[in-house]
Amino acid sequence: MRYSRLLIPTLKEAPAEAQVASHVLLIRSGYMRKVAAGIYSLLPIGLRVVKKIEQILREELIRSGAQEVLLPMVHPAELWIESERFQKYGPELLRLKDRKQADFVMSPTAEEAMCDLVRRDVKSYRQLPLNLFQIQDKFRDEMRPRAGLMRGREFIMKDGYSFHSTVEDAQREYHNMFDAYVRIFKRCGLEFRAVEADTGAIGGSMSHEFQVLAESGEDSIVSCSKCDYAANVEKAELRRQAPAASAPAAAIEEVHTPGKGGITDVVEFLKEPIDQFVKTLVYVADGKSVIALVRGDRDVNELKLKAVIGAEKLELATEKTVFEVTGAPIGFAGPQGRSVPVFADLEVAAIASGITGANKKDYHVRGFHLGRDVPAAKVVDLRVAAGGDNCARCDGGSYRPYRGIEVGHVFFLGIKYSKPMKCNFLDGDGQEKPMVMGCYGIGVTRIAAAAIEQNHDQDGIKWPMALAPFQVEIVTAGKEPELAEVAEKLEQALEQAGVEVLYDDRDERAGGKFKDADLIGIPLRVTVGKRGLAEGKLELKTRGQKEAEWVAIDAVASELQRRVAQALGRA
RNA sequence: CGGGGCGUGGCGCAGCCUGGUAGCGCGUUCGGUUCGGGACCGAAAGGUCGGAGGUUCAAAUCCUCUCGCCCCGACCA
Repeated sequence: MRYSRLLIPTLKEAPAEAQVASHVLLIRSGYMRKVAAGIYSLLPIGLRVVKKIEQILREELIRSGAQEVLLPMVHPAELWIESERFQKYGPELLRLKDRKQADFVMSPTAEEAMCDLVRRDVKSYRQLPLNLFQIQDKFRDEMRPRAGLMRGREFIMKDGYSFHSTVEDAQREYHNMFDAYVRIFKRCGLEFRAVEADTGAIGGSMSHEFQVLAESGEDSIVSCSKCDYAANVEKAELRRQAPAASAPAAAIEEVHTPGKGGITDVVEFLKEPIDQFVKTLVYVADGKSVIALVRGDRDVNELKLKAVIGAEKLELATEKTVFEVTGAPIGFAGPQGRSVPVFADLEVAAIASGITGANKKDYHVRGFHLGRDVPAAKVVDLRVAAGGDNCARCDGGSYRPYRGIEVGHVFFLGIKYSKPMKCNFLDGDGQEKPMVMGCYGIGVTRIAAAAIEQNHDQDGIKWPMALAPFQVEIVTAGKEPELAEVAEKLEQALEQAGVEVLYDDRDERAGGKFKDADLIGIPLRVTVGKRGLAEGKLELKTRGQKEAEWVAIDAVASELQRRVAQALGRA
């Protein structure tokens, strides 16, 4: 492919709107352009990357027994009303009306549409199992789209759904898909972890996220230093070792802390270690107020709290409710003497002489002791796991913290959707039953962004071979016709050998071509220059490596072919 | 949705506080010199200053409203 014929509008300066590396580079390097917030056009090389990713997904999923279909992007509202998600999904679901004022939605996911497809044509256990996937644009009207392709509103997602006659078979397929995902992300050249995850609004009982490790990731995960347990912090279990409750060390006494509501303010003001503070948070669970206590340096894991209470809905109390419960503004709450249920984290019980709010504006208390001052408190695991915590699954291991970008998610759904959608089949015993389902998603465009987050430097992108829009770039350094001649011959030889090659034939100075080549991030670069040509050699350089090598002209094509194959793991 | 910020040629920005009719760098076009890590010289094209209303002799600049975009937070198959 000739560079001069491609639209690759690179920019010398970073666009003002972009903050994270992948966003900056995708725009600077001419891969995409913004159309509206969270909505982008893919340019030629951007689309090539997406097609590469899609192809890997297709190959691995089909190899695993899944079949590709394509459902509509616009779904009739009836389907979403059937599953009750039309009401429950919230403003993220983009709703539209047609000319007859009938309701439709732009699909953010396709459980309903897929169930609808299957229930019409699949009636017997003999037709199961079935695993159907599609690669399609999705739309989610995010409150805050950000970071380019990482969290767009319109994005490309692979979503797959499997249908089974038994739970066991659905579980088998869950593991089958899990294995396929591992192969997929390995082939994409990504460093990732499969982590246990919360099932969220989609429901179900078993779930893993595939997280690409990157500092800029939105998710926090922990991974055991010793065993293979890894989990999203939303989900991560903690060792059930109740630290011994200590005896009270001091009498409770009020201290004046004018205007120091926030935990960091009080810590700074009182000059005590943060782990001697008790954070008191008021929540409303199914309409009733509760108090949750964690150490000052910890966070409440709301999922754990919800589970302990057995609540359907849980949210932080408003300022008004906090005042009703504590008699003080936010920032001065304490659990002592309150009439609502108190749930305390294990660590809070170990504090002998803590500091917490006095339930009085501008006052805290010292000498707080949970067992003495709030005897009715339930002591449970309530906090978010953090780096350094002991592993819940093995002895001696501890958690290492990572940031992750979620690129894939597998769910065991059970009959959450098949039941309300009446996606039933006739079993061998003559009984009609809802199908047991699994669902499996991969963010296609997000993979591109994640790959860049993991593979870039100051000069630009460093694509893994499998995702690069081209595998080799040829640059001529100079205008002599013999350089172009050699370059053209090499281009032909590589194309014949099945190597994807970009030939920069532009009438530009060598420096400019090199800069663009680094920016675009093609893994292998060949420079045709008169210095080397005089000796019958070409300069071969790997993106990201400092020194170049000189290879005899005749050997270059086969050498490149070999390296590409090697990088793709097919050597 | 709460908080903060920004909208000025294609891109990055200055000008705004203290109103006087728009400027810089990059890019683009033309001519010339250059030619292996974003060259130089000379010419040129290109802007309803996000939009609407208001104040004023006069508005990019002041006021009101509105739209868009970015960041932090809350939220999230």
